Amino acid sequence: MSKTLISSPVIKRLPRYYRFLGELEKQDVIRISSRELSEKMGLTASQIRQDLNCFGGFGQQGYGYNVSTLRKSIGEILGVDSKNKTILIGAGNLGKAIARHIDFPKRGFELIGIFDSNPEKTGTTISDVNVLHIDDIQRFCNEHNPVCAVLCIPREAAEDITSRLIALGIKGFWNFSHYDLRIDHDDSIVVVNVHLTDSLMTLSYGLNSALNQN
Amino acid sequence: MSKTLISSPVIKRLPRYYRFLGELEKQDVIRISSRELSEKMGLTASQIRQDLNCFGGFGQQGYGYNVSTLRKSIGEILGVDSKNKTILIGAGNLGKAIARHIDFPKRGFELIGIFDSNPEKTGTTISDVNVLHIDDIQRFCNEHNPVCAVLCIPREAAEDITSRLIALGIKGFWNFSHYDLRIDHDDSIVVVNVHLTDSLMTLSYGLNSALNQN
DNA sequence: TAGATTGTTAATCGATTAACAATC
DNA sequence: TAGATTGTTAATCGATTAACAATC
Repeated sequence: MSKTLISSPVIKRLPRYYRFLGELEKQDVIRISSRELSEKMGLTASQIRQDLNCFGGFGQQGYGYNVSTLRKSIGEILGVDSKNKTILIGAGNLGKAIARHIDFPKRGFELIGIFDSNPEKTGTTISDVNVLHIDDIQRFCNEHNPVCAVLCIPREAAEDITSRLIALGIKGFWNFSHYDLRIDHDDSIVVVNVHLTDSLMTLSYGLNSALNQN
Repeated sequence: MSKTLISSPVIKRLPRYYRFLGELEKQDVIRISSRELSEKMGLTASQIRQDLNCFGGFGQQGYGYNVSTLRKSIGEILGVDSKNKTILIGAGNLGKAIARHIDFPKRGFELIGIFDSNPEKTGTTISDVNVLHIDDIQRFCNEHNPVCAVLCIPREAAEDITSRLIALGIKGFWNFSHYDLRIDHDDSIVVVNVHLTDSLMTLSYGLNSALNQN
């Protein structure tokens, strides 16, 4: 399968397109031009056309883009119809909230197990997913072959757990631990680091700049 | 106060520097050169020197950077010692987890109130912060003058709440709602959108690309 | 057809990297 | 001092924007 590599700024914008097109679809908008969409989204029409053309010609000259067709196409590109089997590690505050709050199936994931090192949590259920002890993870992975893991564990545990999970066949990591997961020299492993704390600190910077502006 | 505007890629890297320098400090590393740090962080020495020099000359020729001095300086730039009064709106799964999981004081924030529209939640406490009814927010803001708000509310509520909060003097928004908060034409308001779902979808894209690579 | 709007090439802008003189 | 490494300028690279011919 020869595909041109898409740049990361483009990929990061795709979910946003998907979201805005979903809104438009809800409002029964049938067609939209790159210019109209650019005004709604606060970017340039040029950029939208460039971005979309990375994946093919979704539009039609003189007409624009069909909202629901385009949304569907972007959804396919993002793989929202996949059912990537996913496990979540760490049933603390954040882990529980992610398990409950995120609509995994809608984004191409299927949450099939939650793991924690605290035996007291074992046996419970979080949004209908069983919480198992971390020691069961090898057996579980051999049996169910998950491809993706959500890491909601402390920094100290992250490095160790990650290498175990890679050995067990995990290919994708959604990392919330306060640790920079980096897998060099292996294109088959994909990592998205979230770093809520970093995000909060950029807000701190901006807020202090804004407050001290005058 | 004349300050050159720092570009957003630089600002987004600052918390990461801060984190790595913290690790080094823990390991009792006294000094580090831009080259050594670049290897640890997976970026170029040039970039590190460029980034740091946006804020002043923290290094010393022939020596490098003093780890703990540099960390402290970056912390000051990021405003980690501020005590920006902050409220959190929406005591659902995510709101509760954020309130419990994030160490606000360590990042320059002080969480002073949590608000929810559900009367059943009113009167409870989440990590020692009172949960109040959303109708109390005006009184509360007038009394305590918070400057920052964390939004953990559904998309439908976001737009309305935001404009109310702006009217009540909120200057910074950490937005977790599935809605793109954009404040145009007002530099005094700062927004950081988190969009966990978008993040998950970029993982979906990467994962599907990786899995279909061969 | 004429008008609108895309797809795509070319120009610009900004961010990253390289190079090196200054200096500890 | 000599060696190391910064601060900073210049070169490169990539991403965004502008322009316009193609075409619905």
